[in-house]
Amino acid sequence: MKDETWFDDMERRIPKGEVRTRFAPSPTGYMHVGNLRTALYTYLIARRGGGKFILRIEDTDQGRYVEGAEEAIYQTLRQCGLTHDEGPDVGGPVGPYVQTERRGLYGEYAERLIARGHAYRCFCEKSETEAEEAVEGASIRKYDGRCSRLSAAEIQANLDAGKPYVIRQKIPTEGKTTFHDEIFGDITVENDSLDDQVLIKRDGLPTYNFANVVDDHLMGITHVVRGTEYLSSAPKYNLLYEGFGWEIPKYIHCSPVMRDQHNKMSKRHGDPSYEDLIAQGYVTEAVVNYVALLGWAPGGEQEIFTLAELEKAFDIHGLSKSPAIFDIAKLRYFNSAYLRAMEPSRFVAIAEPYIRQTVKNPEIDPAQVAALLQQRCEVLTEIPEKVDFFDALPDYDVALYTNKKSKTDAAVSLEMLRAVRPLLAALDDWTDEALLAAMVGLAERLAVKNAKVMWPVRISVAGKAVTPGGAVELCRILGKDETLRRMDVGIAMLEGARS
RNA sequence: GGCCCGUUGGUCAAGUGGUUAAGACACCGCCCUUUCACGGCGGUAACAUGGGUUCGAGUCCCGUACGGGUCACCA
Repeated sequence: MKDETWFDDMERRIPKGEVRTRFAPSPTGYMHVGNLRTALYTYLIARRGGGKFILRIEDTDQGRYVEGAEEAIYQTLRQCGLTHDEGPDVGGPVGPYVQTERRGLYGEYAERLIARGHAYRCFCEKSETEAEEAVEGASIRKYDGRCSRLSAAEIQANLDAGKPYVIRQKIPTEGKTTFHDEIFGDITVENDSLDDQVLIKRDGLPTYNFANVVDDHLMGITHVVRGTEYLSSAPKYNLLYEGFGWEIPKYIHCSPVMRDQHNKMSKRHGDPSYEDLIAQGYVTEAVVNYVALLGWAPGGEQEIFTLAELEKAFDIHGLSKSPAIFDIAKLRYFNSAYLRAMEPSRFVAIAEPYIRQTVKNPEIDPAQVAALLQQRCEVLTEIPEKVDFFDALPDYDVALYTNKKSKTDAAVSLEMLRAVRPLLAALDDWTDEALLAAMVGLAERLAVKNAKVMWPVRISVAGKAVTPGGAVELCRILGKDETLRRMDVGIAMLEGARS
């Protein structure tokens, strides 16, 4: 039988005992955060076990195929560092890795199941299959299994008449089925509650339920990782494995990522995909790190993990049974932590485009601005408005010169600016050290707190209360001419305010 | 509605019969500081609920409530 050769062949190609996991998305849209997390966990289980991570494209629903979705999957996986060992693009010993390219296979396996008495042809029209029954507003449908009782002669007659059919799984009408999940433990259901699900559709393509089982087996998958939406189908998969006489893999059903208490993250609600998050100024490492912790708890207190560290630390026992709500505030925290810890040169490289969005002046060195920003930036997209004043002094209110903490007001500010301006004008050396010495020296001579001179200087050169650096750094970056010019503007403003 | 699963602070969560019920984010306060931030210190805040079992229950059992999933020729 074809199966034996396939299986023997596969066994020869796959090392005994190798951990093999698969991420099996359908190309129906973008990669949402829940998908990414499933891919991550699947990848980590493979790496942790020293095994193989496989990518399989499940495109048996021709109607839902979305152009470009496949490319988005590759790109997201690549950017996140979740490199697959086998897949449509890299090949492997048990390909092809796209289900529509395997279409010839499924029919044969379905036939085999029929021969073993675990499936049957169903010639019913779509509409007849739904024995609808209203139960207090809700409807329950279950196929009545009438075609499973067809005689051989009736089946042959239908076949001869060229009647189209689907192939259904034959579920025992009595007894119970128990399956084991690594997170949820043993779950038992009455077989009677299970529907004779369709295995092969009228178009000849397999349903997810069937293709999944066949492919997982043929590809030697040892750990099946998927969302809890498949938990209630798991008994049917078990029956399928048993029908074939195949070994049942380990099941790991992951709870969903929620947008709030009641809803899963979804494109419909405008929840961000991986790409959206990147566009919103988050860095990949932070997203991956945060997502890993959404529904999984590492043993110790450590929270910041690189992918390589996750590969060592990941353990399915830390996976949570209940849904986790996506918290953008915590992602922000991770992002700021990653930005701060980043190699300065890399930060400059990724921050520069954002700086240049508002700072067009070629005199301003983006590297110097970035150096200031690195320790006080949560997401990259907040950079443009933080640094816009470097380009042009904004209109600002004289009230900014008033600061209760350093007991500075407009009058004090005017006095300080008038005193400090000539000192700065006399500087040959426009460095932090020289600038600081000039300002602190003045404060000392006047016997006032440093803040009394720093505050007005900073306000006058920036024109805003919150700036990414102190007076010294801002003056340095702006350059001598521009600094003095801005101080003059400030002095004029303060003089005007007094009269 | 049936079936399955879940429920520790606002959020992520540790906890596997005996703990003052961790930690992180967020929030608040103080310190540091030329602003903001960073950093440091401190604080508010939780075992859904009712019954059992037990010397003892967040941990085990049952009910209730609430929430999620599923009930497609979608995946």
